[in-house]
Amino acid sequence: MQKDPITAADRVLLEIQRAIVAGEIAPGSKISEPELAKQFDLSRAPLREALARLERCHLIERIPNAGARVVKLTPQGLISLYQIRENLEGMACRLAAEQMSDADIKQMQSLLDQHLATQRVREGESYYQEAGDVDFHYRIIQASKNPYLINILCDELYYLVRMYRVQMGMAGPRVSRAFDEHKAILNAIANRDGELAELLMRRHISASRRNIELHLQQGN
Amino acid sequence: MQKDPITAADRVLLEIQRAIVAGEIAPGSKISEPELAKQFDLSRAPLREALARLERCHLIERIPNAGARVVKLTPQGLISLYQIRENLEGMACRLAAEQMSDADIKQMQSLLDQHLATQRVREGESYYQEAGDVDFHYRIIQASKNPYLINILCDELYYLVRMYRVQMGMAGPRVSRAFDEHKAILNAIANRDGELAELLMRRHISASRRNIELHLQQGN
DNA sequence: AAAAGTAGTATTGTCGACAATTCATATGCA
DNA sequence: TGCATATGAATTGTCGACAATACTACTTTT
Repeated sequence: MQKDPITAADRVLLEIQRAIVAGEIAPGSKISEPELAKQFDLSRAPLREALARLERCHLIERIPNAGARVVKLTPQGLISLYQIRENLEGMACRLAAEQMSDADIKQMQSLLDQHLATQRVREGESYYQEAGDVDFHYRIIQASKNPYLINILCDELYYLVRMYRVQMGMAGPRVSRAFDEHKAILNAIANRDGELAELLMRRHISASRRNIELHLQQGN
Repeated sequence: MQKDPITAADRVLLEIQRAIVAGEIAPGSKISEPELAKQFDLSRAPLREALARLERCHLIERIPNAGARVVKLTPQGLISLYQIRENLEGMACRLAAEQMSDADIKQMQSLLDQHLATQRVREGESYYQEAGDVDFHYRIIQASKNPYLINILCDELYYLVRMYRVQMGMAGPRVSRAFDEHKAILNAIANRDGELAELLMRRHISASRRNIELHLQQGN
């Protein structure tokens, strides 16, 4: 049983991550190490450690001797991000269909039932669906059992995905459809049909991308 | 025109990277910060920066308050790594077929001719072919124009790939076959057949993986 | 003798200050 | 006026030392 020591750098990392994803720190704005250090009441050493990890999950961009800036969301970047997700999460689905135990699948099905119960009339209530969606994708990825895949998707790309969603206010009629798609994907996995599971996941993410692109054209 | 300032952390990073990939630091061995700092004659601050980046490309594994260890190569890890490569480099190939300019393609063809001339009798001389192979894959990935894809493959996974190759002494009859496969892939790209290019790249990497797995069973 | 506890040592995490570099402003020149 | 240069302020990179945690070896107890 190994402990899980939480260091000062961890705390400030989580806080800044949350703030950037939520858009509380303006995209493109400069990150001042002395200022943040004073704000969180700690030295620059743990802060720099946190910044290194923020760069790792693409929330900031650093230039040697010049400083760090909060990442700027662009339509181009969104497309690049979802291209990767289509491939890797599709792959995760295929692996999950091979790797998941029957017990895991059952647990997952009850998770979806739980989602259905939570979003009561299956309308609006975008936030819960978002959390549920993230949870669903997280579990599929974890079930792939591929450590590099898990690291890339969960540790490096997912914060960006959430940032896009939050700042573009993803909502509307897609939430209930997404739920149905989740159910279809899980069915394919339950039938051990990795090929179909991969295909469905790719379509699911593709649909999600088109939905956000639509918002982009209209809103901004 | 922006300069490219090389910091002390950069230098030590490159040196340790090389040493780990070359196997000069034993896999699984502990990394001592004070020792390395003394060895490279610098403070622990830039060294820790370097360690953070080493963790990023999966060459070391860190545990809070416990220290860092050089990554240990395992057959399982190799499989996981090549699964990802199959998917992502296949994707890179498809994108490259869409994105590369005619000039880039011509330049790439001359690069392959150059490889053919360098490895004179197309036998042995594994190192050159390795360097050429790395170069070929690098260029395809860069041509995809997807920044996240480029980051994942070139900055985070490729050091591990090289580490596996070096420490398992990849060589033998595959070198000339690999060259032919490179040529076929580039042909598909030149014909703007992204689908075929992706398929060929996936097979190319799959064959490479099986080749290494063979070495694993025999040698160790 | 084996296991648990404990003191000592070594390593990592953090701090405050200094050096090197960059950015902003102002100044000089064409 | 416009551009280039130079000066100053601010920021990042680096350093050495201290505090907190983990590892080691020894003692103690059953």
